[in-house]
Amino acid sequence: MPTPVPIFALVDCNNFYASCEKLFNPKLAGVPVVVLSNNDGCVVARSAEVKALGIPMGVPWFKIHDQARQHGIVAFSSNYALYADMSNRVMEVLAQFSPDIEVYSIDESFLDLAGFESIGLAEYGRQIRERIQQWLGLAVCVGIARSKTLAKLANHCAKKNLAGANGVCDFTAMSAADMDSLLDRIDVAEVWGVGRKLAPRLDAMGIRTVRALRDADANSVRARFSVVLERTVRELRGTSCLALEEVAPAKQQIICSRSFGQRVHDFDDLQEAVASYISRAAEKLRQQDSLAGAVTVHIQTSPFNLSEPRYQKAVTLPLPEATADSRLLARWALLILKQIYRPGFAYQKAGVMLSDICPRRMHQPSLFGALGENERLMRTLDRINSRWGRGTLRLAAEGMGKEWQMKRGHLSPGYTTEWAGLPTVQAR
DNA sequence: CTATAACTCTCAA
DNA sequence: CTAACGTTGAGAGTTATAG
Repeated sequence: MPTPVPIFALVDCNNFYASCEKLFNPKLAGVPVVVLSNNDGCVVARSAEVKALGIPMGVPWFKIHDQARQHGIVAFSSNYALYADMSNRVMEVLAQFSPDIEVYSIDESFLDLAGFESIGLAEYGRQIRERIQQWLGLAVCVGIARSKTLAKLANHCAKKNLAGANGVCDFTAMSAADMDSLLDRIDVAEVWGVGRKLAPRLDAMGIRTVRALRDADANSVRARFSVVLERTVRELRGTSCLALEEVAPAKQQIICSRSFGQRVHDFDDLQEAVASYISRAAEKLRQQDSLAGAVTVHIQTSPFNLSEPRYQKAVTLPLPEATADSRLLARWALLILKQIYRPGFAYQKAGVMLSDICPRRMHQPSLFGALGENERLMRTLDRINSRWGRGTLRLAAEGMGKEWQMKRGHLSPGYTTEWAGLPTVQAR
């Protein structure tokens, strides 16, 4: 249970994906490394060397290919299994430092540090940092403050080495005057919750720094923007409005969508993709012990290719009865696909969504009993796939997936997740 | 007209 | 040789629709 007056620490791994790749290959020390999104599409992580070259986050890989070659940048496809495994290890270590921890994303967590003041919060932060470095070889930064939004900002300062942070920044120990001058120097766009759209609007009103937003009139912020931004203002003043969420609530919707490795034209290939995605989504659904009451299928051509005919369509089907059975969900999904498929287009992406989700135990079975749902079969399916790897046991409709599967031309070995990925020792 | 549903926009990692 | 541009989830706000 979080303490009544919490002190938040935000611990965030530096360049997480890129650092994971470097970890298992000493030759990459000092080498610029990028990690690419699914399909080797965009740059989603950059090592410090790449950031120094001025390569922006999110840029399509093909656009910087030449530049990358010039600078000897090494690119990796996303190796999600590796990052998830390293993430789990990081979170296990972090959990040793506080009974109250919220895993916020794959590379960051909020910790409640109330009660550790006697050690010195900054000192405690340094211990966290050192232990993760020593045990896992990963660099993290720690931001400490009285609200989540401020802890995020403190983390930003730690990363940018503002206020002599050196990896740890504790706002709770800073004087009001020092805070003022620090927040004066930080762009309002750095604030958690201020994104692409909000930043220019704030700028137009003369709110350009974090300090200006903090000192803005909360009521007029609410009137002109939203309750969300008003909450941000209060958080910036040190009033905690966002609580630590230790247990992740069950998802209200579950999505699985992916771009294809190559354009897809045939219904059959699309069908394989949709069946695979629905399988994956159903697996997630069963993991949280829920049922879905509606299925959406979405297909689209590339939004970037202006010369080809464009088409996109999504249809949602409310189910006669909520279910978590892959076979039933696949049947509904393929029914939708048949309805929305138009021949003659170069499809770039497909996706499925499960919604109208409810806990299995709250579900009222229909009068005539579940229509073909086989809970035991699904449990067996999940057990086999978790033991032998995802996709070991599949629906027939999923096919072998050659045409549409995503490109991963720069995949690193599964260092921590597969025996074959272990680095070998050369005899000499 | 109101209450709700459906959809759109924004943000984040 | 050319073309090539991520995924998932939440929540607020707005618009459409039913009664």
